[in-house]
Amino acid sequence: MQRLLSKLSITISDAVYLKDPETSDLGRRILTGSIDLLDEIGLEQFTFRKLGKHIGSTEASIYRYFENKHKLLLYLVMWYWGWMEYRLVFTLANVEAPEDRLRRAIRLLTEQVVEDSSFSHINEVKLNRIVVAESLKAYLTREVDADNKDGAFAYYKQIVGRVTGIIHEINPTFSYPHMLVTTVVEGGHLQRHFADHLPGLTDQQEGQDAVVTFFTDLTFKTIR
Amino acid sequence: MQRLLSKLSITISDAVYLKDPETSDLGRRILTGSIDLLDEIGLEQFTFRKLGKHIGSTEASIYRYFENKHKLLLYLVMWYWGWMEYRLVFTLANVEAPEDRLRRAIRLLTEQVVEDSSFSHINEVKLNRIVVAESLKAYLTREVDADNKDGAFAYYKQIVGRVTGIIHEINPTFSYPHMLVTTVVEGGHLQRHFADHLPGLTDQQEGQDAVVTFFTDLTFKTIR
DNA sequence: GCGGTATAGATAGCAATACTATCACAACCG
DNA sequence: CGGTTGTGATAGTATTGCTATCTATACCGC
Repeated sequence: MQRLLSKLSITISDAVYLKDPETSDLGRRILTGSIDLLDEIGLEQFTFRKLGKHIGSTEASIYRYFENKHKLLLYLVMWYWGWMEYRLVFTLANVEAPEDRLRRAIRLLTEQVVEDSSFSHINEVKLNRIVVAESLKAYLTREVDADNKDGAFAYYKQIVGRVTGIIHEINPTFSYPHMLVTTVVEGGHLQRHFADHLPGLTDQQEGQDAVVTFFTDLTFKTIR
Repeated sequence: MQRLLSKLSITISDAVYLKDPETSDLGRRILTGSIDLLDEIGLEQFTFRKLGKHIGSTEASIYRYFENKHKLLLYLVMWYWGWMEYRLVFTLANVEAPEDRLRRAIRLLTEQVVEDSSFSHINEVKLNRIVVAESLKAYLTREVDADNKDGAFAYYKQIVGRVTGIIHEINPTFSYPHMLVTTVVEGGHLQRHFADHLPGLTDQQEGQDAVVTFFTDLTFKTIR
């Protein structure tokens, strides 16, 4: 898997950047550095000036790659879901029974990323934390419709499409597969956030991963 | 219900404001005006300067009531959940069967607010839209822990507590009631947002309210 | 090696945002 | 009538968000 993934390339809609950050050293430093910094200080405190300082470059240079921090966030989130789609495909490869496929998909989508596959300049562990904490802010703005037209949510939609397909195999009469999948994905993120900050709103047992268990159980019961 | 509600008073933790906006004419104009303006332009574009202009006052005067727009948002969200808790209590009054109680609670929490009860200067229809579109941003910041200590999520937690109580009555062995309730509440908001902006991620039928149906069904199946 | 082009660093600047401070005025309160 | 409180008016500072200009460098084709 490491081997295969090391060859992957995730295509990001060119509407979210001004200059493709994958094509230059500075661009890649912007990606790596923004992931570090976003993970460290959060989107609200994050500025291009700070990022410039962090990677030993300047604000103006970063603006040559991204219009603003919102677009940069879109880039990272889109990359994340592109990466997730690869992982999903590998996770489901050669697994025949739709129940097994669904179980694996839910685990992949709701568990925490704990290992950096280090095949690229992107740290996936940090990026996963960023997606949990910030990605909803990319959906909840006045620009959603424009960003959507720009294809910023393409990978996300494709993942949702893949999983709804499995659900359809298991129960073709179930009426709300899209709602279920997005509820599981975003609910999973939210529960991880609550577990860290508002534990009174979750049910965390020690040891086992309650989030994965809960959403797996919820999904199978709901589609019956 | 209108009558009873007209007498309600929702207590907001004094940590979220500098001066209680309910105690003055300007304060109430700030609340009414901020709801109008947030609904109109969204949190990102919203500034105290614009709000000042909108209500015929000044930036400096508004800063006497709220430290910043984040605190103002916390105030509004807290008020919303305080109001919701009243509604929940009335909705469940004299309803005995826990299944009925749960069904009513889920409907209340996931349906859209369509009527302004107009017992106060707060427009609940607009406030509901603001909560759907912006409230997660109040949870997803680096200040969550501090805000939580300040009691900003007290009503929210109490509502979650009431509904988990009902679930416990129905099935005392169910292990994840908090997760389920928060997933339903926030999932409901998200689905409403998706329905408006990313319809490919939902399953909207014409006519009936798919969101309420979906989450009601999901809940009852999950707790069995 | 030479001239052209692309890239990035350095610097400056401007408008908007996020706040704070000061002062003056009016209301109201005892 | 004098003191307090609340608000408006104005100004000012620091930071943010973003653009423009200039220079140095590297590399690319010839």
